[in-house]
Amino acid sequence: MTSPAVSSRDLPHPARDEIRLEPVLHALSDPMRLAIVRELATVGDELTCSQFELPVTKSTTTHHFRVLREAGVIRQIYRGTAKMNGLRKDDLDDLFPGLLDALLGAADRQAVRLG
Amino acid sequence: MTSPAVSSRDLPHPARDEIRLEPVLHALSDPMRLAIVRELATVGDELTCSQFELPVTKSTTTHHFRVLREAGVIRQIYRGTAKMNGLRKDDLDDLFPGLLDALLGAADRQAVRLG
DNA sequence: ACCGTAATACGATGGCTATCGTACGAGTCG
DNA sequence: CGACTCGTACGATAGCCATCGTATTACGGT
Repeated sequence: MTSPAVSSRDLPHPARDEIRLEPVLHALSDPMRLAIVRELATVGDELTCSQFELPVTKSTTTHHFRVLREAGVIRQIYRGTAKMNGLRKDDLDDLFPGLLDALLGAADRQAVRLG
Repeated sequence: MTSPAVSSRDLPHPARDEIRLEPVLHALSDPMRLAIVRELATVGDELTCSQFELPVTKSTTTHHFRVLREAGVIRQIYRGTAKMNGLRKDDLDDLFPGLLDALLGAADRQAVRLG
């Protein structure tokens, strides 16, 4: 199941111990979603969906954020009027120590390598 | 039919600098293929396809090995009569330092956690 | 040469998924 | 209220993919 809904506009997230490695890897295997996660990691803070410049429509963007959320990679919270997206770094680091950093490092390295 | 075979039986592998992170993650996001890679890592040596006990048919096994090979995760070589499968740990470590170990560690940790 | 084993190729199929367009709901600001 | 923005929901579509069964090829032993 998912975390309890406090507000009427809460979105379903997997609890920490419900996060599985395979869905996480699948979520990150899409270039668009990997770009989102990299952006979140470099900013180190929460961002709204519209702050990302992705070459896809809003519908597709929503889809990608949902995949990331359901895999447990990001957290989506309504903070006042805006919907903020943040990396679940604490949970991921607890479950899979060093994995997120290794993945981000690998992505950075590849970005440099490919120019 | 593909390009002319130098030997009668050699398989196409991506060169080291052709390996991309996304296909690697996609390859490892399948439970069957992750199990294969984990087995290869624990054995630390090359294995034939038939040495794996997977709950799928031979056709499907061949498919999974091909996905892993084309992503650059494993190397498949005909050594005499047997077809040996080995992890491309050297190439992966060079391209993405620490990633493979982090992934294997995460998989181990999840296996322990789920019993 | 013949047989058995190992692995691939090919074709089929059902399911997943990335993408889009349009329509809708929630919230802000005039 | 009305208009505008942001994000979601739904339906559709095309492509990919995990799986299977069967036929076929490659090689070693008898």
